[in-house]
Amino acid sequence: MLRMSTLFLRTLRDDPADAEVASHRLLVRAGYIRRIAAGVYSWLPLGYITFRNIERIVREEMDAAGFQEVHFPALLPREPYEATNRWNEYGPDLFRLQDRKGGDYLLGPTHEEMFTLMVKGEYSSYKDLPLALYQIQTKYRDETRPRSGIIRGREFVMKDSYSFDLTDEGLIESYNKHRAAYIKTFDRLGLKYNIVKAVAGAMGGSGSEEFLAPCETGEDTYVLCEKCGYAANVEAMRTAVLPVDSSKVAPLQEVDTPNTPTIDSLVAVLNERFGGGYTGANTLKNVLLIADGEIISVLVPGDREVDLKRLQANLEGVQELRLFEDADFAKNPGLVKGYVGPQDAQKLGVTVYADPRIGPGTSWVTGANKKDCHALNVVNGRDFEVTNYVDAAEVIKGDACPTCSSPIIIDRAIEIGHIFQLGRKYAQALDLTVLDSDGKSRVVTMGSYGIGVSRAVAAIAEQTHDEIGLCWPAEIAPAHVHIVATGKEDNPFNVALALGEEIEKLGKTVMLDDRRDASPGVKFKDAELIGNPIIVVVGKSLADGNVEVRVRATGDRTEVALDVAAGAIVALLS
RNA sequence: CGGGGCGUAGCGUAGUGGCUAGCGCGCCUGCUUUGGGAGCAGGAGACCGGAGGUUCGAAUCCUCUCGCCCCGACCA
Repeated sequence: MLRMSTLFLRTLRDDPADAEVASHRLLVRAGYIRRIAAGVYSWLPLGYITFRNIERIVREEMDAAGFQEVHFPALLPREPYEATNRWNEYGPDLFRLQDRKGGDYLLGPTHEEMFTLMVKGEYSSYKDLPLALYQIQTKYRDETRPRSGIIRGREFVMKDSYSFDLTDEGLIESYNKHRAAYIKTFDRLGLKYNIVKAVAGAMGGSGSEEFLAPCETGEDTYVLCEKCGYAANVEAMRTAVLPVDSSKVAPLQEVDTPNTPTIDSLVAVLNERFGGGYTGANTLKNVLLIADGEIISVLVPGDREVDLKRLQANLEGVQELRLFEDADFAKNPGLVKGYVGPQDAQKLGVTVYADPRIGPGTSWVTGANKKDCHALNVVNGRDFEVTNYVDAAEVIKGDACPTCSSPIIIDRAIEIGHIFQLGRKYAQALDLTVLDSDGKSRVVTMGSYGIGVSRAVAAIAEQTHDEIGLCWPAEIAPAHVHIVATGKEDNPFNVALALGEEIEKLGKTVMLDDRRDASPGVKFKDAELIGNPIIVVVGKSLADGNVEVRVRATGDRTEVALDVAAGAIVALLS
């Protein structure tokens, strides 16, 4: 039983000045966590109990799925990360340190290498596969900007697992097993979430989905179709390419359009000149960028911006991407700022990428590659060629769902889990092979799967809190029942203690506010701030042989006879 | 890394050149109080983030530096 008279806890009446988001604010105020450095937090007793509850649920579900737990050091040598080139690739996000002899070490940001090497060290036959291992470990990433308290820290706890299979089909099976285990886990954690198509990103690999917990303070933006259930990270959202019949479009015509370097100014001139009807959506925006040193042009409708994040995520193999600058225009006189069109791209040495909205046969108004001059009726396939289609335009609420064409909604969320079909990248780099039944050596294919355990504390807090405090699901809360004893006589305190013991015998955990010096108001405020699901008040109503039972989430209050209270409270929890 | 903001007691803050750095919460002692962050009285707690400088005099002005928060860039 957690007794508040001795519990190491000090709640704060005021919000901490350095906390903005609700989870951070409340976790600090309620005495769960304290900041140590930017993105680095300590867990106080209440916080650590909550953290361990989440960890326990994650572990139980991993074990139930048949995955085996191992544990690596957080402190790792350089060599394995050198072999996969991540010592370099990870860049400044990697916490690096040296030992007294000058040897390079790192604090593990993720452990693909170590798992791969561990399996390599023990197994060498196809008969040993499939295999899935996991660990729950503190990870370190020197984020450029840690933020939102515990949501994005530089030190955090993650459950990461890895599957090892001989075949691609086996990988898909392992992936689906993890997916199912994740669904069970997040359901038990009481999180609302969407499973969303993701881009594989720097990890490489093919299939990838994110588990996103919707909440305002989330850092990830995703789209959701409420009709058919399609969900995708904005970066991964696909746009359907619709072929258009362009045979009746008039031939390309160049027109003088002085002082129209922007879409708005162009539209105004067009409407003035041709009697209205033009909008930004009729124009073609040519955004010039430098991708790994080469000039590329990205075509989007004039009424949309290029979403650089989305573009980068969908441009395969491009490491460095930046916008064209004035200096670049100066070096390329054929490209006229404000009047660029795709018509002469090949001649000008520009590779043309187009958002799928710029489909074959579509007709546009765009720059004529001459100052103060635009071109009408510029048709894709007739007047210019697109090298590659790439989803690059910003996604806007109401855009058509790629599967059912209904309008999509856009929402923000915290990424709480990510599952990946990694493939053979790491196994290849570290030479993890097994002998197949035909005696030939084959490279193993891997999946990697993560759950942010410490982040889940914040995500649950974000989704469940209200104006007065935290409000945990029963399995997560520091205690199932929070008993408040009030009054100055001994009796309520003795009754509260006995009731607590009775509830514990029935298998539920109890926090008891047995502080003699705190006023009732303080105890009620603290109980509400701390957020255990059931609050029981032992005090005034004891005169009628009752205690008061409150449900934290709804505020419901009922008087219950003391002799049946324990049973009634336990029943409320199931 | 760019932009913005902020460092004064455990927490929240006032104090823009001049007495002993002020207040609220919290903490300690005593008395009273006990169903919604109690009252009275007394008390402890601050090298004003750090270094250097200007000045008769610096929390306050200047320079440098360290740290923190927010937006963006970045990020399995």
